[in-house]
Amino acid sequence: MAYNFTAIEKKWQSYWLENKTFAAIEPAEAGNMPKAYVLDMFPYPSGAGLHVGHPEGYTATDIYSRYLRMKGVNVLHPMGWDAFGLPAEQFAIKENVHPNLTTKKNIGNFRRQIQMLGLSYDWDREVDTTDPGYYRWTQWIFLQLFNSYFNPIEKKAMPIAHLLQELANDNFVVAPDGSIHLNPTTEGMEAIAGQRGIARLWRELGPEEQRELLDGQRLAYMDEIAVNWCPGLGTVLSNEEVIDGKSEVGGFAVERRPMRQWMLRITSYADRLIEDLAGLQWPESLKEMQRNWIGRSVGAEVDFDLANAGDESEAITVFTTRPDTLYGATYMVLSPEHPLVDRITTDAQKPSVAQYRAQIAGKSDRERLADAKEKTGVFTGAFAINPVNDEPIPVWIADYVLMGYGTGAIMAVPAHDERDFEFAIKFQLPIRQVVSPNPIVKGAPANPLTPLGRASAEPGYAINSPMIDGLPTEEAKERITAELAVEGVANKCVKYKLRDWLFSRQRYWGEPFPILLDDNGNAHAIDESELPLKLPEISDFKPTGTPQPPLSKATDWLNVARDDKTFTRETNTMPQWAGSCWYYLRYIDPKNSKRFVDPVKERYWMPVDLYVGGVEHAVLHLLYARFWHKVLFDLGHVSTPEPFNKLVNQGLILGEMEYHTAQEPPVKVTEDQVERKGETFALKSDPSVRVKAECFKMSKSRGNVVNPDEIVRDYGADTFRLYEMYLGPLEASKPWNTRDIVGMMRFLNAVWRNFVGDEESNKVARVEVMPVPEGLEKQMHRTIKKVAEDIEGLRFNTAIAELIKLNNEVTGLLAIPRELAENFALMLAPFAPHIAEELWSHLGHTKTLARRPWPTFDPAKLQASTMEIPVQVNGKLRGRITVAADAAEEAILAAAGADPAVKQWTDGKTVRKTLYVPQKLVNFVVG
RNA sequence: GCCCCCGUGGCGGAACGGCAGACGCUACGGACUUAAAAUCCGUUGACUUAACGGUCGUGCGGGUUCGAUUCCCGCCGGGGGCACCA
Repeated sequence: MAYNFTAIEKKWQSYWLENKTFAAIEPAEAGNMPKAYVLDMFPYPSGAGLHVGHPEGYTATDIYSRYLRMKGVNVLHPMGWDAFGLPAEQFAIKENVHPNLTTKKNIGNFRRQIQMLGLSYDWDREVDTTDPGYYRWTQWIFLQLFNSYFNPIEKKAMPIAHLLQELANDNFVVAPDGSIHLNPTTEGMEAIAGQRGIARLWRELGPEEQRELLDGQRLAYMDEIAVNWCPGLGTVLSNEEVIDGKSEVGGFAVERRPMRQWMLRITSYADRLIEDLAGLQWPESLKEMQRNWIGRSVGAEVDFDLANAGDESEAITVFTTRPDTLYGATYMVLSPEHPLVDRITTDAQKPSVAQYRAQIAGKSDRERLADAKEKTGVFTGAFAINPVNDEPIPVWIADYVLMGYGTGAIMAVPAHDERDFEFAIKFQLPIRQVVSPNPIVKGAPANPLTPLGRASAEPGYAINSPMIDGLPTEEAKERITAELAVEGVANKCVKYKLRDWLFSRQRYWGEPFPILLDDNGNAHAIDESELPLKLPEISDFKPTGTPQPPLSKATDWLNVARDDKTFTRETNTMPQWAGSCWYYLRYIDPKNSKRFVDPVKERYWMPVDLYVGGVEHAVLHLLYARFWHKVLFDLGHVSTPEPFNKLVNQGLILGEMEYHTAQEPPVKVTEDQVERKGETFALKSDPSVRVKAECFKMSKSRGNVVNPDEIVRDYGADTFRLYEMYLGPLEASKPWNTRDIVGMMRFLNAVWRNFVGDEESNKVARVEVMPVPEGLEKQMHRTIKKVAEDIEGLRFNTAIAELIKLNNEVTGLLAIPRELAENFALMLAPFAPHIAEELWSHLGHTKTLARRPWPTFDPAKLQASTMEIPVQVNGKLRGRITVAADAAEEAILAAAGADPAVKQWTDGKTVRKTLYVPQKLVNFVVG
């Protein structure tokens, strides 16, 4: 071992901690230093410890942060723990230890592992989402949500008190569906009428209606909805946590059941969450995932009156993105859960409808999707009137229509919708083509009806549609919607796939809601001064096996008397995402006991300039956090509409490449038993046996997990950091290969020998004050330029290659110019900080290099006195010439033409064209 | 099915439309060593040639260009996301 990395790394890690080397400078003291907020996605401190995937992102942001500090930037680079959550609770139940204890222990282990990597965090800013001093503010933000509503005119969150005032002043009116609207003056009340009645003023409502209206407008509200209930885990789960009808954790059965749960009104922000993506420097694919998740579609709601309704005219409202195909609607489908089903089903159809609904009821959404191969459904016996041609069409129910999207009812256009087509074929319903791919010529006969063929869902030109014949799809949509709107049977509208966020869990290990429930189950916020509402220390935190959360067993915590009334505390807890929705704000001011973040500090540091983390949070954490941030922004608590300006997803580090034979059953073989045979691999011993090479995700069950502790013990943190960064581009997924680590180990050993010496042979490197020789000087300036550019572009693999190259050039020199040695140590520092600090101190410096200025390069020095120019003939390389760096174009062309290797290819031919790309190449086109 | 990304040596990967394979690993040869490890030096895309050299080569087929790994069109293969969303 040429250098003792264990001792060196320990020494500098202690130095950095003791001297608080990486403390961010508070805004008041920062003067006019530029700032950078460089953030990692904080980990969930699991019992398994750090995975090699964690250090990849952490090292990347660390290199970037260390570089920026050397460029004179005030850097905020913090780390913390997302420590509430199911795994800690599961473990606690299994081992019968309190989750508080296991969490503390796991955090300790994670902190140790992260510190052993020499990451330059400001440890005075560490946050822990399970600390009451932290979750006090998570609860406070929840209260902001609870005490706010979404103002539909301003399109932003505002205090609920403001709504009350607007209502009291008659500025808003209330539609029958409970939505609020700008007062259109008394005559216009009909315009915002719904199916039952017209809009009303606040004072026309009774006290209970008033309370319901207010509670129904809050951004955090309670609602009775069908949820994924998992008896085995004793909690509801989000759709993402359920796979094939079973819980992702533990594989317990999950059932649908209606429960009253806390919801957050994220759907109000759907438009802004889409619009504001445009200004963010995020991967395009990730923006696309968020857009898909929100799923905005523009279309129209159209009312279909029921035939034979006779007395009360009742209508079925459908949502469609293709109102231009109304003439092709030959039947309708309601979701089996649609409230109208009971009322419209004829007596004759009641048994089959009831049977079908029973069959559907037990299935989760996911099961319904899984069974989607074959269309199912039953006829209700009812008919509706197509408003464009007054044709009666049959009304069916089918599970391919979901109650949760649109209006839970569709008009079926089998000619132009694949699902409707399949359904129509199965139940022999008519199919009518109403869109043609080609414009129709005036006077030409109309296209015949298609018998049983499906046309296309693609836009085209309307046919068989008197109101809009010949119009291209976009125009046809506009026209028909406008015409029907005049008759009051259609209106343009926008729908989203995004659902409101189910925000409560029946778990112990989460933030308690700062909410009291009265005898009627209505929610009342506790006062801010009572925060934090601490999680009670109970000994029995196991799930109850019923929807009763474990906290309901905390009897002396549960009941509260206020103003002569008794209340019960909300016993659900918040989901794991709550704490991670705002942690980046707490880092800015982690010890503030008066506010969640000081506004002056917030304005200085926000937004986050670089956020690095895994793509698995694309539509969960990153969407939730943006939502909370926008609410806080609307309420004036933060200064930016978006939290994370630039975001990068680090790629997955896969397990080592595995080879196995292509036969059944596959037999594992090692790399050296294999050789390439044409396009594929084969066994060396038996070339007829084909071999497949694959890499897999690291997993315990596959046994290919790499433990960072062992790598650091065997090779050192600097080598580990270099290795992970050298693996390939940050964003790419790439396989781990322990064999390759020695390359980085050799590099650092060579650096040590070159700049310090070889302790075993008592050779001391001679670092002398002397001019840098010309060739070396050019490489040095090149390296300074390239490494800086590469760090700024997060291309660490090529930056390291350039450092290796410079070190290779130094190898074998009898004496090393001091200027080069110092520059090298500074440039190496972001990547391999421990050895760099050690080199720096060997060069006679007594303090850390963490804030020494980054070396500057001289563009003039990038040029040596001569340069080599490749010469092509007809685009093929035929020779090279060496010319003076300042040679004129004519001289270069003359030299190129005279080069013997080139002459061979041009002699006897006419040079038709001569191209010279300055400093780059010469190309003669001959013919 | 729809959307996005990617195909370069034995491996990981480099290359503003301008010398394909930087840099690292592996393998091979050599030096040092009693020996091994470590270290150092050299070779390492394929075919061809005694050699100088030549030909081919960035998944496949075409196009644009003096010149294409890079830009365009069409396939094939791999990965990821969404998926009865009306």
